[in-house]
Amino acid sequence: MQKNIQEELLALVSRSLVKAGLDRLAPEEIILDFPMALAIGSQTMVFQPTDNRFGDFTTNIALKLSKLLKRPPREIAAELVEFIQKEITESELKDLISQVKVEGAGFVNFYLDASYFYDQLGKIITQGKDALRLDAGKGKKVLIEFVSANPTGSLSVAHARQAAVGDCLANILEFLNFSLQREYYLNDEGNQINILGKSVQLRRQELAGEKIELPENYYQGDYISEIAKEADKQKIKDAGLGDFAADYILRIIKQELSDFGVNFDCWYSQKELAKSGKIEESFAQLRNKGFLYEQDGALWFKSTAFGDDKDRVVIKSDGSQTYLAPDIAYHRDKFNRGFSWLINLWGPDHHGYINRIKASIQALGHSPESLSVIIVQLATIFRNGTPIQMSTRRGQYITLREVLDEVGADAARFFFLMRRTSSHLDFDLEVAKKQSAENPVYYVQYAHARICSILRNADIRIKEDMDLSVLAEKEELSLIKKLLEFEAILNVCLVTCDPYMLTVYLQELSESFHKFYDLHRVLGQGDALTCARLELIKGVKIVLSCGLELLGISQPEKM
RNA sequence: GCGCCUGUAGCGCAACGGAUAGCGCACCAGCCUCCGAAGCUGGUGGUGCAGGUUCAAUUCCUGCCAGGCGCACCA
Repeated sequence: MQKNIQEELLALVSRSLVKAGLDRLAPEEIILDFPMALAIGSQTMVFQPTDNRFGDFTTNIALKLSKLLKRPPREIAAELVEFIQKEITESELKDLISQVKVEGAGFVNFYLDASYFYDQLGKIITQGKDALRLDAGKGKKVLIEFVSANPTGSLSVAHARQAAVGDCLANILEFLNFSLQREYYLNDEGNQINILGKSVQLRRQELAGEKIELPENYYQGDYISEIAKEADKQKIKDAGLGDFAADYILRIIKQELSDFGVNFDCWYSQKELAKSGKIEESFAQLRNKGFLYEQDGALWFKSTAFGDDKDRVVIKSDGSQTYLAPDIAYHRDKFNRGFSWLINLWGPDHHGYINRIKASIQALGHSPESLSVIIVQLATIFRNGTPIQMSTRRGQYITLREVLDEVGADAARFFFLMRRTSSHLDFDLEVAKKQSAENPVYYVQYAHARICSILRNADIRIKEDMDLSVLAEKEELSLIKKLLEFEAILNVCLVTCDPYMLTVYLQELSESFHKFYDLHRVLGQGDALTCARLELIKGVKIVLSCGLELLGISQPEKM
């Protein structure tokens, strides 16, 4: 809703520039033809100022034109503003805009009429969450693949962060009307599974009383012995131990994810992929296009044709495949299943992998933009300010399970999401457990619970003809304006492929509500005002609850 | 050596290239006979260094310094 008015203002400013004769001297890229005028370089021309003392929208075009026209920006702005005012009186924005002023260094600031905000609030209250939806996706088919950890042990906190980010991003995209599928690529055969099987075999021999020596690259954790016991009970043969252990661990992983609130639509098996012949099909296709060649007894993919540093081996000189081989086939298959946008969440150790996989999809005829790879940086777990050292190999690492047991799914999800995905994250278990202001999860949930409490205590009936315009206090208006930012925030999440901005927004919205609450009573203010304030906090509840739901966090009515 | 991420207040973090750089913790001083004090108000305190682009740089570019991670015919 805000976006529309922003676009209308942009068009209006563009028309005014033309009429003022100020457009001709501008360079090609800022000729103010509407779609082009959206941005100069990467900058938006009409935007919301950070401080609403400078209006609800502002344009910096006079500053931009200053040099080209060799005139002071305020002078240009003053000239322009006359044309803008004339345009406004002739447009549909007439009743929405109360003032247009030149301020500061030469900004032209637009002040919206309060009736606009009351109307928008009214829409949220009557339509609920539907008023917050934007049809950004238009049903586009998206496949988001994340976690995809090898089934060789419990999920670590690195996987946990990926799970939180991936699931939340998926929620947001679904809300924005993308047709989306969540997928987990299951590495259920190959080297790691063989090693897993051998690790279990050795532990079984140990249980039988033999003396064993566990090689360094074998899985060491206690859970291996547990699996060995179980395998013994079920009389599994040595050759089947790898698959048995992988199945056993996969069940644990599924349970961990489900307890974390993350559910996948599809578990894509590498074993099945290998059996299907799709790897050979993708080789054939690459070979036809001239992107495969043999050298030193190995088969190479010519990834340098698409900007990779060096070509990559797909079949080793010993005849076995590298990991890249099934992965090329896997991504080809994603497109073949009808998805037009692929999102992959990978750990930072995979970032060197982006170029070669993008090369492969290009070699197979897809645009590199149709794959978005999001690198999810690691999280360091702290306890009382001290980092906990981890070693995956020795099976000494903090697991998702431990974090869940200790701080719960709500706090864990929020903490994993509250920093930019591309940034390292410090996660202090003790802070996440605290039920205090230090803990932002409770700050947001508390705002929700507080609203519910007021609504429970309210004993008056909302009248049909109630009038929101009695909400004229500063805190009331800024709370309404905050509510209306929600859509723009979801749009930011979409563009950045990062849900973290939503956590920041919900904290700001909660702050705005707590400030309002502290200064103004809702109940017992006379029918007109109390009704309007009840409607206002209902609006806040709708947005808070929608935001928390997208994060995958509960919305408690009492706490 | 190459690549990715990060340097903002004592600590953890915000700020589409915009107007007086915000918030939490900690520290100091206040606010509940009144809808939930898990809250609110005030105070102290800051952009790693050097250039460049711009009317405007925490933001973009280059170099340097510091920290984290990754660089296989492993997966």
